[in-house]
Amino acid sequence: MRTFECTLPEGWFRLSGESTVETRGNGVLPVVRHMLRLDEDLSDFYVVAKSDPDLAWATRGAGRMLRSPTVFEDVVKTICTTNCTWSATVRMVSALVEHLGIGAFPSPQAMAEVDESFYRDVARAGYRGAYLRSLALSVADGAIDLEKLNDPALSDEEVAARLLALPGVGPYATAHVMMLVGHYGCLILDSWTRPKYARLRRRKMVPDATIERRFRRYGRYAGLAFWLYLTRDWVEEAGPPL
DNA sequence: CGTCCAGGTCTAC
DNA sequence: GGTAGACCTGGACGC
Repeated sequence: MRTFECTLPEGWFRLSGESTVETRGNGVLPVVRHMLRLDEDLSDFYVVAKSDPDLAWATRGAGRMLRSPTVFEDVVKTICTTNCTWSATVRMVSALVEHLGIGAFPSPQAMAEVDESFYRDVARAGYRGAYLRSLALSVADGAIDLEKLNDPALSDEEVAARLLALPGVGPYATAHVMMLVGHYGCLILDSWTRPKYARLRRRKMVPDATIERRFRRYGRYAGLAFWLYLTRDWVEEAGPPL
């Protein structure tokens, strides 16, 4: 029987390969609920999407960004997407899980306990190693509490500032993680989203300002609208094939 | 085999 | 405050 384990803000849970569940604390359901964002109220977004032919399909219930059990995990994974191919991201994250996790994503403590050589020689994270280790150390010793970023009371500016202050987290990573912690105002503009948007519009390229203008009507959901526009073809029945 | 660059970020002007 | 250059890695190219 394989066991999957993951540290959580509320405690911990354990899932077996046979789907039997052992829990302590609040149990596994709140975690799944959290990951699937089941409590999110997107009705304000749907009001605008309903009148947008390109996004009306989303009002069926799309828009719940899947997140990791912890913000820490999402930040680490996001750093591992920067300036490299997706296969490299998978390689780095897999190494963290395989060598530092117990069949699951490692805790900040586990990531803080290994030295630079692990990140360099095993995870092959390159210059990101210093960022990851520094982040893990700060979270492990309590200097940084990333889980507080899920607090809906925080303003966009506050969340953005805290993320930008993290090692290895710049504008792209900030916009990405903000989406995952429920702040949908910023568009994720990067080397994947820009060309993809241009392709969907059947243009060679589209200036950022033009993209921003197109989703301006969505206000605090502009980033979510942009993301759904780009990933429509990920939802089989919804979109026209490219 | 060398160059480029991928879901960028940081530092130094 | 805006902008080049450097930066690990490794897969995809051109020669």
